Amino acid sequence: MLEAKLDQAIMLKRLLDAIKELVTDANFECTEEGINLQAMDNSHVALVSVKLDAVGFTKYRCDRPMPLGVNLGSLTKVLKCAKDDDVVTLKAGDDADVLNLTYEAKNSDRIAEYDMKLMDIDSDTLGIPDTDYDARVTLPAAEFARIVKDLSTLGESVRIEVSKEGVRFASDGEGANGSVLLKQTDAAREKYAHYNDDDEASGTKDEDEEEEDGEDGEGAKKKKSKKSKVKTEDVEMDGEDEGEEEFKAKSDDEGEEEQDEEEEGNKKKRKTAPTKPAAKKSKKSDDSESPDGGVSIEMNQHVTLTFSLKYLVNFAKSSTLCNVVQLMMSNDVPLLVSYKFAQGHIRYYLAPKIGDE
Amino acid sequence: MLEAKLDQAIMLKRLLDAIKELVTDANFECTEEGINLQAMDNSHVALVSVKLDAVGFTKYRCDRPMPLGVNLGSLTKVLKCAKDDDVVTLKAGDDADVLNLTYEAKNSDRIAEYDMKLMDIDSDTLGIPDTDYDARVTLPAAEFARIVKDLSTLGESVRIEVSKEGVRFASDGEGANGSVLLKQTDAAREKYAHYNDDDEASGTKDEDEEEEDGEDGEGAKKKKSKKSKVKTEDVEMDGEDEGEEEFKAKSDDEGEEEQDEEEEGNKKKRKTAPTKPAAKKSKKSDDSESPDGGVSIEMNQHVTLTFSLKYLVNFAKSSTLCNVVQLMMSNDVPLLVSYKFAQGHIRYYLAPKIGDE
DNA sequence: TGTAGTACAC
DNA sequence: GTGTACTACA
Repeated sequence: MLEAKLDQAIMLKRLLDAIKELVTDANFECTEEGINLQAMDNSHVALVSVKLDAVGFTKYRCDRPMPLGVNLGSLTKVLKCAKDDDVVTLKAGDDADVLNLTYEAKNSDRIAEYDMKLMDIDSDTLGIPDTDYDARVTLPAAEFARIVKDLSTLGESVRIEVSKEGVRFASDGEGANGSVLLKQTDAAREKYAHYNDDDEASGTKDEDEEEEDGEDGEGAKKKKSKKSKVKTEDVEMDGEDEGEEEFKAKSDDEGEEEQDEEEEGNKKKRKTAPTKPAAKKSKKSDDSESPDGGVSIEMNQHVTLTFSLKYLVNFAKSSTLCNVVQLMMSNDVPLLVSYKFAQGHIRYYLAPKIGDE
Repeated sequence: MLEAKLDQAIMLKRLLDAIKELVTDANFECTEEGINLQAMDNSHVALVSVKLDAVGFTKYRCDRPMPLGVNLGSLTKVLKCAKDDDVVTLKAGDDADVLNLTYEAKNSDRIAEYDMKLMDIDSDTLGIPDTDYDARVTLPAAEFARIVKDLSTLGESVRIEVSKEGVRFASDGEGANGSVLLKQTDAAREKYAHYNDDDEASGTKDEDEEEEDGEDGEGAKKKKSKKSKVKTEDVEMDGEDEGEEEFKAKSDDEGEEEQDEEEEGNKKKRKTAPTKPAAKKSKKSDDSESPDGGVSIEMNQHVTLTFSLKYLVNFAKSSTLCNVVQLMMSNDVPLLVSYKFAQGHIRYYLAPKIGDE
């Protein structure tokens, strides 16, 4: 039996707007810890991973793990019937074939109830192992959205170059070439210094700061690159990056997220107390104090990757969920685009284009 | 080498919005004095003429005359990538085949750079000789836009009648006929009394004022019509007004604008000092002090002309550039619709419909 | 916010 | 095949 109560329906609405064009059907994997969703996009090029923490709900109860196979179109329709600030309760009985949604007005003089049919979805849960990234760029979500949208009018793909000074997005098109350089700002570095402290997979903040303050060149960077990477989940890549079926299915049905918590020993160290309560606090404050923040860059190595703009534009729809986005990159590894919000996070993975495809 | 810096990207954006539907490709003729653009609309019925004064730029340098063949669609795309208050710098090397546009955020932590491919465009620069118009109507641009948009829902064309009392726009359509009369107001007459003082082609203000104050009838007007017309550039008309190829190409590649400055002796006199500095000042003040102005009419002769509404609606897009528009008319001569703004002006010419075509 | 394209239903 | 409705883009 699942029962999850959420204070603001708009959060769910935005979440669905953010993924429904990418994915049509997906399993909401409900466990004691919360709700996870993971799915390849329809053309199997990108991967979406959503996590809603149990603690993010006003009330959360899930007796035993249950996957809820949801058609996202249907859910979107049903959610449209909720007012933005309605209190939403999701309910599903064990082995039920419907998800029950209850919308309660704040003054509770209106109660709407919907039963949405569930479906069986093959859940070849995809493996998203931890990854240490060579570069992490933290920037205003609106800025990112604007840039990829702008460049998508010129060309098909964008080359993202991360260096000390900043991050450059460049696209070559028929009629024009475009390039946007975002310079790192000290204000942004400070603001986002502890942005990832509460992550299961946090970056190596202290080391990064040292590195970037010192003026070591590319050579020095490369030496370090193996020992102080920016860590997060990563995806397994196929050998060939042909733009289709980039991710491998994995038989393991759980632990994609939580296993990270245990993998502390891999090439990185935590900066501060990684306990959940403290972390939540710091995240909250970061989220709210980002009015027009600049760009912050943590990196071990110069990274240059090329991606399909179409997908990035789609990812940027999550700007409604959070006004900060993080891009994690390593050469020849899928880009991770991550948005955090009060209840959890949404992450997109996109394999880079190789050569001039 | 061209280098032109503009403080607000939005000005260029609006300018392109104002002409891109009319013209697909055009030469930006860059000279020491500024940038001029002149082009027939795609169906060769209307003519657009844009002037950007060198002094209107924050920084302007153009070593030698160079025509930049621009696809306005591409330029529009590229300009869309600029934020409204970005500082824009246009650069083009001698014989370069690209125009470089740099957008700098006011706080300059974002720098975007675009290279737009240029093209060779046959620049049969069109002859726009001076013309003395029989009537000049000055009115709020929004008013004009509203009227032509309203009437365009009823019929194809509009009959514009200028008389002492005011200007009438009338359209006959299938289901309904419409007619809008704007009466001249004294306040507007005063307000726009010096609106054209800085033009290379200014009107004959003193005489006009006298005429309209006196109550001479049509007969008296006609006698005067040859000696005190409202002067501006005009276009050479083809003999036949068949709605196609209304304007004649001219081999002369320059002097369409500046030659006017020298033609002081032709049937008109200037009211006040026509020197540039003074002129700029008076224009600026006029531009700013037009909050909801009325209609001002200067005329020597009753004028009635019929035009295609489709084009006028298009011209009215320039309302974003200036909130005052001037209509210059003489019987059987193309209408001139003129918008002035801080950096220069945009003028549209449209041949009248003859008979009931 | 308005429009244009697409998808579905009749 | 046409109409309407919804969705995505400008």
